Amino acid sequence: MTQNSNTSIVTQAASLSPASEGKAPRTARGEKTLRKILDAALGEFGEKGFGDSSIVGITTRAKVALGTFYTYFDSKEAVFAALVGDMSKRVRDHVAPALGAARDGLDAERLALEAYLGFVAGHKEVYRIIDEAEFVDPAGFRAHYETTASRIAGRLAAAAGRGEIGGADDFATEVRAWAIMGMNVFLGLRFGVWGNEPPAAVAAEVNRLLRTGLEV
Amino acid sequence: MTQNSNTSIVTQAASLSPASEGKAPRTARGEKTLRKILDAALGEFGEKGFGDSSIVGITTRAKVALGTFYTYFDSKEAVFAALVGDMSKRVRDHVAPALGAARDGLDAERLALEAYLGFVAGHKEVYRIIDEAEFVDPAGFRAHYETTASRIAGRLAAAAGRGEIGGADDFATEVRAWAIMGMNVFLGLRFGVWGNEPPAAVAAEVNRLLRTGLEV
DNA sequence: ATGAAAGTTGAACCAACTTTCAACTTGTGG
DNA sequence: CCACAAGTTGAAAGTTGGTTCAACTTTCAT
Repeated sequence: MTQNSNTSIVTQAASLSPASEGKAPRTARGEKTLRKILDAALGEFGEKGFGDSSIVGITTRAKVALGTFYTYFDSKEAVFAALVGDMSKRVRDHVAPALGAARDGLDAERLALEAYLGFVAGHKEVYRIIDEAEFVDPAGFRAHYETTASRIAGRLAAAAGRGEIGGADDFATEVRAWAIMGMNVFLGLRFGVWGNEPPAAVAAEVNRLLRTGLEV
Repeated sequence: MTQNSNTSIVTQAASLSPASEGKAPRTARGEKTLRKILDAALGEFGEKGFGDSSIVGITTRAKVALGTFYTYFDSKEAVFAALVGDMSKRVRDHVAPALGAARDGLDAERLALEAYLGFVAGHKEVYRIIDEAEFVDPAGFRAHYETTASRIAGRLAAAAGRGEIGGADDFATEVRAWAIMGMNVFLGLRFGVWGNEPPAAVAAEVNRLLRTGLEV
């Protein structure tokens, strides 16, 4: 409702410090308050989900007055959107460094899944935020997954270029990327959020599937 | 809130006509009204999502009075839960028959994905209902995916028994099943809901991956 | 035909939130 | 040290939408 899908470049730049349009803090004090609100919002949304969360709930957790919220955000969905962008970035920032140790393209996928599973185990709120974004912030939701799929597709293309995996046209590569991403997300839910099986064991099993398939 | 995860057999039986506990219609007239409400609710939730949907919205679509809603359901989340069960069943009922033509275990997975993609293309509301169930009806959400994963695991075990695919212990089988399910769900979102690529092409590509993997 | 059970109606009630705003406090540059 | 911008406050207004209920209508078994 209070969303703005236009204003591309400006919004993009402003979202580096995640607050609503023209509401960025201008002093150190403001910066600190914004962080408190953002952290509180993550806690609130993570525990109750978007629907059962309230702005009073957020400001109470943040120990600031109700009105202060509106100094930094236009609405409930605006904080949520800011959080989606933030979590999306955090996941990437946690997975990316792990890829350095990869022996080859498929090993990178194993390490990516392993790192991802470790991350969600320690941050179960990711699912509450990113999954719920499908309804609260569709644009952010889509951006997150399209970005992620592109990264995977890029890695697959590189591996194909090195002759490690079978080549594929753009369509096949995109199918493979979305398949891998879907696997990862669901395995994260099952073995990271609901269960706590060792990431390495899950990732190893998946990697066998990815390398040689199931056929005998 | 008004959920009942106990009362197993009774609830199970009652949910054949999906209405809240002790609110099943007793005449043909009531049956018809319940159907109208259910259909209207699917339309409303499918278009607006749970949060932006209202009971007035549902009853208006159904062309019944506001109060009539409460003859059949205890609350907004109760209709939603009923819808989750219904959609879950519809998906299974659409996919199951397609498996009959399978030449082997992995061919069954290909046909399952193909049928699933076809279904979601024609019923894009499935994602709005089942995905949002993660927040509105967590028990229903979990039940849906655990049931689906079990079915896939069962097929894999059977295929392994016939020596078509490599054997695996329970853990590996569950990992494989959740991996396949996750792939399917995300491919459905990307190529069934957001795009409309031919199901057969997507399913064929995935099947190559499943059979022989990506390694050259 | 009739009366009791089932179903229908919508105005009214109410709880819960979001959002606004004018007064007040804090911090800082000149 | 002071003036002004930035930030904070919370009461109150305003809105929305879920839920209740007592009166009314329809159905159908006897």
